[in-house]
Amino acid sequence: MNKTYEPKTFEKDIYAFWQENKLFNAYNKSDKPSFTMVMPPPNITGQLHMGHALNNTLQDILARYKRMMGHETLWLPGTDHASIATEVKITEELTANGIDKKQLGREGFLVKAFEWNDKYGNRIVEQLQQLGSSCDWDRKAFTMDENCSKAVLEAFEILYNKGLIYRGERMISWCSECLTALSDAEVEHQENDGSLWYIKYPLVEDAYKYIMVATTRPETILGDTAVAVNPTDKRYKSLIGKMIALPLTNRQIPIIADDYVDAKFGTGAVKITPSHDPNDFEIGSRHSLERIEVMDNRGKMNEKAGDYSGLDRFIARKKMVEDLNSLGLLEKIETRNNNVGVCYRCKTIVEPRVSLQWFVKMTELVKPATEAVKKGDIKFSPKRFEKIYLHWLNNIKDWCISRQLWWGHRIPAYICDKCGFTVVSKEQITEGAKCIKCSNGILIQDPDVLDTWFSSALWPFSTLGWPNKTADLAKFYPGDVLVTGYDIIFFWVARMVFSGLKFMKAKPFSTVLIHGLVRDEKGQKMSKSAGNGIDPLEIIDKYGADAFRFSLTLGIATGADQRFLSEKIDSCRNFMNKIYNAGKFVLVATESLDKDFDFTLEAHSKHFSIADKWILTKLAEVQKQVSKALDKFETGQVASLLYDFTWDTFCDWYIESSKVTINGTDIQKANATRAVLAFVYRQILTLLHPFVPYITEYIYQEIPNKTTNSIMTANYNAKIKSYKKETNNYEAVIIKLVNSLRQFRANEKIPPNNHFEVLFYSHPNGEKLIKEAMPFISKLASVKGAFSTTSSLDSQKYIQIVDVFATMFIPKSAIKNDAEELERLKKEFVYAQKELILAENKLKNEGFVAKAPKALLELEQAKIEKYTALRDKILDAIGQLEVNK
RNA sequence: GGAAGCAUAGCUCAGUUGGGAGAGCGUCUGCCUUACAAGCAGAGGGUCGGGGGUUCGAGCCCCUCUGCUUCCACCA
Repeated sequence: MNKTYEPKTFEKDIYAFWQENKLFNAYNKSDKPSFTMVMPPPNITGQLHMGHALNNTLQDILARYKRMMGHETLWLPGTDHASIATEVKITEELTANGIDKKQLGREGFLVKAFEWNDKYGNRIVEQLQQLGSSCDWDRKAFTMDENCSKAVLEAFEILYNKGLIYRGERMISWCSECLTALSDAEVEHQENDGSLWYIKYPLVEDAYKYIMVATTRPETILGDTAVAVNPTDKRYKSLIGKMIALPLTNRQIPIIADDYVDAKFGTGAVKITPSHDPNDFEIGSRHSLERIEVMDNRGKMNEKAGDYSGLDRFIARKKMVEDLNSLGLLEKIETRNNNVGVCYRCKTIVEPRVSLQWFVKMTELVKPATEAVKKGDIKFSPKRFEKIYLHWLNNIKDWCISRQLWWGHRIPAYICDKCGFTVVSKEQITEGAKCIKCSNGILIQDPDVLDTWFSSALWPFSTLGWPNKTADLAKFYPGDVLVTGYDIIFFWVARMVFSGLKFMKAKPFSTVLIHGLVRDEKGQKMSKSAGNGIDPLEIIDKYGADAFRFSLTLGIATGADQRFLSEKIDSCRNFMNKIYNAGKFVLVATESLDKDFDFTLEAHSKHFSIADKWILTKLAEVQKQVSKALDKFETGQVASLLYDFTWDTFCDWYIESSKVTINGTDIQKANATRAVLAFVYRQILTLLHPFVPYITEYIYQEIPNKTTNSIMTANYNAKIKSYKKETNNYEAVIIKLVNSLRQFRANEKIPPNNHFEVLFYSHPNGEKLIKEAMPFISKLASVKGAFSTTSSLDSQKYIQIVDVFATMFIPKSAIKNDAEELERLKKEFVYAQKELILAENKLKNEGFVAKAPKALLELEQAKIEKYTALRDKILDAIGQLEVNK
């Protein structure tokens, strides 16, 4: 072991040691119960960010815990081809290198894309390894690898044959930057400062008469094919059926009646543009209106836009408003906030557009997916996220799965160029094959690829070999826990659930563990554009992976967002240092022992000290609490529990106590303490290991009582005998009296190197105990303890500290003056008096006495006795002091 | 327009079956006590956002108000 904690010097080696010993691998032939998690696959464009770090730290904690609890644990890692995100990045890179994507062509582009994956796809894997992730890397999957691709084709074919995938012309959201259709989930909504333009639409029969229309999107006027009013609206009843001379065009459009229109909103008259608005599309369908598309796929006005053709949609808007104004048709402009949809990748405002796309029919798939959660087959933690999930599924529309991209799984549909006959086949059909229907045309594969989330939806079983019936599937499916952020419940979780239920006839996992976001110090979301991101790799480099992991979990409530604070990572690094130094102490304390020293507790139990028995009991308690909380996935609570136990209970109390017997003359007692010290420390390392794997393994390799090759296979829940009586005694006598003496010392400003004398007097029954406790009290309070047979010591020479269990006499020579002592006693008196009154009042309360549990009543009764005695003793002491004055 | 979350010490946050509020950091005091100054010991600091209710008893359950945050949503 190094002299100081330097994580950099050992973390890499430790990780290599784990991998060499295949400690992360899962075996499908094992008869141990399985525990399975699939990693949310990071994008191949990705660099490790705080979200990944948190997500994978939580998974690693569970994986290591379950492994140590004897489960055959599979944590299956992988990467996602991230169709749209990657294509955007590669295109950017190409453009930067002066290469035109179109000229490169589809084949050439795909070559570049796979090159990208070779180059960057593993970058994030290495970063996850630095974090300490104990994944089965031999099973690493990639959404575009052979098997996942096979699964995608299989799934597509099955759904198509069941009529659950169809192709049709629908209104979809179009990104004019990425040049592809998007699903509803891929559209984000942003609040924008917008305007509402009031425009006069003149009637054909009388140009001086008009109907007023309000719109947030004037540029779509050119695509209007009607104006709609509510059929019951008296203002407009007589106009229904009449024609309007559509401004800026020479077209005439009808005034129609539709219930959709709210007479109370705006002017009560709505322009209808079926090609550029989802609602208008619906109305248009109902009324068989013509659909005129006035924009191209890049968001520019097209040839149908007359004078405006070629202009960007927002420039056209400005110009058209000007033109309307000069025609006298613009009534007014109101400013108002409106929500616009933007592409989740590039934040470009999406354009609603009618186009021919592939869809997954959702109604049938949604049912079992909602049932599974409602029945409790799948549980969210925290539970409140179930509502979000269910709400989304209840309101879901068909899922647009085709993307006008090249990087991804190409849709396995072949369409005849003459008759449009469509063949869907998971087997590749040679391009140019004759159409079997019309035998005139040839079959051409649909050029589109699938939504990247289509392959992610299959992840829990495609990674295990589906559609083949593999041993992995048999052993590890269904999985157990899925750990993910609340931001991808829709994209991913819901789709995995219905896919699993459809294709595997079984849920993909039984628990969805949701975590929050890691925000910056001010609570802002970290983002590239805001430039407030913190690089996890820099943190690992500076503090080590363990401190970093611990800071991400310590005290964090499940599902809650957290801020990343530098003070916190500091304190976690300090904690690592504490663990490290405690290890050094254990090594020094046990280095003199023979090589064949028996470290089992049984060999030494006869010689355990009161402190030994106390710490063993405390360890047993903590061990129980840890497992209980981890089974409920409460990692934040477990981390703080272990933090407190290690630092406060073990280091500050037990290690200091252990010095008494270890440095004592009784060799059997010393060795008993050494055995307990080594045992408890080893179990602390074991309990901490899932959280801070590196440091615990590193020290485990050094300690004299290790039982396994690696801490990863150490016994997490060792059997420990509890000693209730000694534990109570240690706390009631040693801790209590030491605290009193320390307070006294601090109040009297007596420096620690002044080991003043203290005489302890206890009632006869307590003599034995006080004698046993005295060496510990003396050590912990830095005093010279001695036993007194009498309670009547000269108050001229001694001041007394009274406690229920014992009275402590301190020679006055040790302190400065009586006045301060009097103050101290008076304070104590006030406190005792207060406690007494509280307890008395409680027992006077009839309701309390009648209904409170017995234990509480006894507790209050005991308090009264205790504080009455204490009060009297203090009063006595004060009296004596005042007499002396 | 729906829904959810948060409000607890100067700061950041824990507090899961309702039984006298905790941690870390910061502040103040004293210490280089032979594992650790990235440390040890001690101290100060909170009518748990406001109001009402249920209960013998509420930070925790119910109602209401205020402030902040987030998600969902096709009102021109």
